Amino acid sequence: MLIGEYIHTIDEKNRISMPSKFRKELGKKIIITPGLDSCLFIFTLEEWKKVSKRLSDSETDLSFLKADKRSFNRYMFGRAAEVEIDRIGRILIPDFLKDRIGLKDKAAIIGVEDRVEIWNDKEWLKNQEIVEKQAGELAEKLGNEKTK
Amino acid sequence: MLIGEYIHTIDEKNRISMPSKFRKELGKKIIITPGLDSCLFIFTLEEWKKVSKRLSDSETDLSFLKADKRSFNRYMFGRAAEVEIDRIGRILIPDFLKDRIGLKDKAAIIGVEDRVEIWNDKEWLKNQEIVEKQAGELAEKLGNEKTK
DNA sequence: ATATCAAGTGGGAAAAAGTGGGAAATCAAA
DNA sequence: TTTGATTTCCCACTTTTTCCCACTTGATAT
Repeated sequence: MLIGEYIHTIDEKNRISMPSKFRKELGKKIIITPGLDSCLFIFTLEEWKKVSKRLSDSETDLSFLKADKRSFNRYMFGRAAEVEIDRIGRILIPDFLKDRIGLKDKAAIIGVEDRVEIWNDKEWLKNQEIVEKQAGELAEKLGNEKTK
Repeated sequence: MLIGEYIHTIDEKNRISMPSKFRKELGKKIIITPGLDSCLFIFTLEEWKKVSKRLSDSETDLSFLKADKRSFNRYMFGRAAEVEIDRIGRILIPDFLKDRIGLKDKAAIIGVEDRVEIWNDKEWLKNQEIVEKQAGELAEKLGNEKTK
């Protein structure tokens, strides 16, 4: 399971090292895509298969209109990249994804169960401060949804 | 069952020893996460499995499509860490969790039935004073006799 | 009182992780 | 084909983490 928060450097060559604790689970190749909430998503190849299958499966009801779904899929598929993890655990972030979330020289790398997220470090802090305040309510809200 | 209150030191390397009475029950590895009040939760791996299962959305496997869920999962998974208990019973507290509740050089370690909580020692005292005052009323409400 | 043991604390040395940068290889344009 | 730029591969430095050992304290037993 991918968990935890790491702040790593992006060097002049657009390289960033994956936390060593993630490497085994991530494998040799990963899929990096634009994510939701101004971050990037990284999936293992296996996880990506599952995700892409669910997204393209016409029977799955994601409460989308078809046109919305097409748009969304363009977003997720069209800008996804397969990236190799090098011998010492670094990946190369494609420029178009880097620019998309305004990555500069520091990034927050977050394990979220079965995916990894990449955030602009400052955005991550801001976001967490907000969530921190809401955590109690969120917990209750999610707890309630379970029962209905 | 994990019970009792201990005040232990956090050294310059962010290490803190688990009370020896907790060690057997905690096992070799634990999960440490932000708690819901201003404390940290420590779960055994078994407990954590239960908790994380409850958080996962079994219906779609695409929990990242819901904003609330993304937020909460980032909070629970993104700021969790699997930590090993060393040969002499100490754990390492990740910086991002230490900072979150303003831990300095002393922490209160509290056994709460099936989890352990870590508090800033002063916060813990404050909290205790408040609870102390309410204890009588609470006991009546619950129809229970409680000893502190 | 003294010895003994367990629990908690502190710190040095080795190992691992993260970072930076040069050289070789690849590609593109002239 | 040559030149220049970009990418890939590899090595080396620095920092952090891990591992191990030893000291201190307080409780217990002789």
